[in-house]
Parts: sequence; C-alpha cells; structure tokens
Amino acid sequence: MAVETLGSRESTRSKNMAKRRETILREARSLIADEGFEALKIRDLAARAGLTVPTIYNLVGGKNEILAVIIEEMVVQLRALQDAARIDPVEESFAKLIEDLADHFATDEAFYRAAFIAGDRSGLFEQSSGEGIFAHFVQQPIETCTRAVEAGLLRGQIAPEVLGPQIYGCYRLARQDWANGYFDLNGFRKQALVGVFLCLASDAKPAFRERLMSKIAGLTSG
Amino acid sequence: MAVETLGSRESTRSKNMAKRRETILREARSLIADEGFEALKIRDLAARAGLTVPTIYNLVGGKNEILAVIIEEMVVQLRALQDAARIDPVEESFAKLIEDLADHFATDEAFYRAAFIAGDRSGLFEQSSGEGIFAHFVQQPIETCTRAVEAGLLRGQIAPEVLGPQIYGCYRLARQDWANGYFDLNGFRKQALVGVFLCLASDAKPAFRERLMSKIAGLTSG
DNA sequence: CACAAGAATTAAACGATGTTTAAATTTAAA
DNA sequence: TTTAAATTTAAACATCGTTTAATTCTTGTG
Repeated sequence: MAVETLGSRESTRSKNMAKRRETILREARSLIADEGFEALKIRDLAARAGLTVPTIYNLVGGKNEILAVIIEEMVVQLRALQDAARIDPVEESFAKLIEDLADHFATDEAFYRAAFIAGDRSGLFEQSSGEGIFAHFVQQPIETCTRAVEAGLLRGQIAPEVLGPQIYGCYRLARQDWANGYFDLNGFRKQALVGVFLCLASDAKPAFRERLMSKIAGLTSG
Repeated sequence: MAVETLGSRESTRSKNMAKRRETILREARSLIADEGFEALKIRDLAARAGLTVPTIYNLVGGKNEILAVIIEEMVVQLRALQDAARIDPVEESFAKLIEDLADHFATDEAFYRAAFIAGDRSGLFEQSSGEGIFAHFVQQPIETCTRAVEAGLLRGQIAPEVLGPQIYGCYRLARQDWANGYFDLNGFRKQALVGVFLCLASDAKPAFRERLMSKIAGLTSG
C-alpha cells in the first residue's frame, strides 16, 4: 500500500501526502467534535480539507478507518495518563487518574465526548492495541487494590480481582454518563471519585474507611 | 392523525389497520433481534410484513417512531418488574429485581440486547414517559436505602441520595455490559448483584456487612 | 532537457437506504 | 349504487458511503 510508505522518503510527493493526511484527520476531529461521528460526512470532510472524496479513501480510508486512527491515538494518550497515576497513597492514585483524565478531556471536550460515544459504539476500544483497552485498563485498579491490602488499608475480604473491576466500572460509567451529556466534567470527577471511594470503603479497615468517608462527605456536600 | 383513532371503532378498516400495525411491530422486533436496530431496513420490514413501505410510515412511522414504540412498551414492562420488587429484606429486594430482569430478558435475549443498545444510543430511555426512565428508576434504590437506614442495617453515614444512584449505576453498567456482549445473563446477574452488595457494604453496620460479605463470597467463588 | 512509467488525484457513477409524492384502490356512508 | 374520504401502492427523491476509470502530476531515466 502506498499509505504505508508515507514520509518514508523525503520526496515532495511523500511530504505532501503526509501533510494532506494530517489535514484530513485534523478536519475529521473538528467535524466529529461539532456533531459526532455519525454526522461526519465524507463529502463534507473532503470539502473542508480542500480535497476530493477518493483522496480521503487513498490517504486514510473510509469512515471506519478514520475512526480507528483517531481512537488509536486516543488510547495511546489514555495509557500515558494511566501510567502517570501509579503513585501512593492508594486513594490519591485513583484521584490523580480521574483528575488527569478530566483535565485531558477538558482540552477539547466536544471532541472527546463524541469520540468516546463513537468508540463505545464501534467496539473499537475492545479491539484496540491487540488485547483490548478494557483488559489493560482494569489491571491498574486490581494492582492498586492488592497494594492496599498489603499496606493494611483494605481487609482483603474481597479479592482484588473482584474489587478492581468494580472500581474500573465506576470510572467507566461516569465517563459514559459524561459523554452522553448527563453531567459535565465536574460531574464526571465527582461521580467517578465517589464511586471509587465507595467501592474501597466496602472492604476498608476502620481508619482507612474514615478517611474515605470524609472524602466522600467533602465531595457530596459541595 | 388517522393512527390515533386506530380501533376506536370496530369497523373493518380499523380492525385491519390495527392488525397490520401489530404485524409490523412484531416483525420489527424479530428483525431487530436478528441483527440490531441499525440493521433494520424498512424495505425488509415491509416485505416480511407483507406490506409496502409507505404503509409502514402510515401505520407506525419511520425508524425512529418504530423504535420509540418498541422502547415505550419495554419501559412499561420494566416498571412493572420494579414495582413487583418492593419487598423485605433489603438485599432480597435488589436480588429479586435483578433476578426478575434477567428472567425477563431471557424470554427473548437477542431482542432485549438489541433494544437496550438502540435505546441507549437514541437517548429514548431518558425521554420516555415524560421525565425519563432514569429519574424514575433511581427512586427505588434511594427509597430502599432509606428503609435500610431506618431498619438499622445501614449506618446512614452516606446519604441515600448518594448511595441510591451508585446502586442504580451498578445495575445499569451490568446491563450495558451484558447488552454489549461482554458476558451472558448469568454474568449480568453476578455482576449486578456483586456491585449492589458492595455499595451496600460500604455503609453497612457490622452484622449486615457480614451477611453481604457471605453473599458476595458465594457469588464470586462459583 | 524531454519523456516514459508509475502513483496520486479527480469526476462521475453505483448501490443502498430512509423518506415522500401522487395515483390507484378500497372502504364506509348517503 | 354512488360518492367522498382514507388507505395502500408504485415510483421517485435525496443522501450517503464507496468504487471505477480517466486525468494529472511527480519521479527517475535516456
């Protein structure tokens, strides 16, 4: 395929193609942010990019390929955020991830909302990067719960393999509800954090439980 | 509209129209169960129902109207199930609702999966019956939590207005994951129940907490 | 520098789908 | 039986994703 060799040599042609491809993806992100992926029309995209329809098919692909490229870029960014959140103490680890995610989404809220909706619907998140973003992202809460048991914060009465996915579910549901417009990014922060802290509280030893309760109280009073 | 007077008189015409309308909706449900709402083609539906395309528009409407009718029927059924689950003790109330839902979905699993996916995507659940199914369905866990506090099962350290939506979220996420094919109906039962019991445990008094823990252990060991 | 080969771009069309229009048909009442 | 209204129908319309075949342009070569 010609596309695979984009930019491999610094020929005029390759550079122009790479530049056009970036233009296509940039305008696609903009259009998706405006009205969602379903409303993205290839003809509109071609007009906005100053190209014709078959050029888009040549340089990127059809609607599904465009979405796949955009989702893949997003997944890479999300993984970086998660990797940056492996810190102590336990509850700060979850709080930092949620805060980082919210800040990241805030840089282009309309786009990320539309992208998550499209990604969820297409099943692309689960196919992304080999084994699925779900399987990858759920590992961190499991590991963090294991650390919390070792640190004497959790009782360990509930296996980390049970508690971890529940915690990940709290974040996931909050993200979906934000993407679907049920609340804004502050609602996302609050909903995700309260859910995570509640899950932790269910297996927390008394002292840690009190810490979580005061955090929940602070989140739900204001 | 002619449709509104369907069956208002027992004329031959009215009866035939009502019968055809039912045929359309029955075949629509069948086609949706086969391949999902997005794959439902009006021409296919017309052929299956032994009618032509504009007749469907006359008797029911376009794709969105068809979906709206089907979703509305589903919401009525779901409300009936929820109303039937207002029982004691507290954890049995949630368990009965989840069990009833799973049994209900099992009667036509392919259809309900497709209907939930379509309903979630269209936002029809939130528009359904005036104030939205979400706002209605979240009331029961809130009330049940309030009763649990009064009964001395929960500490009340977390407001029922906070705990109730979290519990409803557990059921909602399990339903979505089932609809999206991440697990089967048994997985739905288990995921929903474990989530609900975890939420309750976060605010449970010791004796109730132990009851919940043994239930969770029974669910996650098998 | 001119030219031939190959690649990228374009105009146009194809196929599918939701929806609507206008004519034909059927029904209920006078 | 006839007439007026309503229903059903065949056909077309509009839009969209996608593909084909011809045109234009770039690159390497004689």
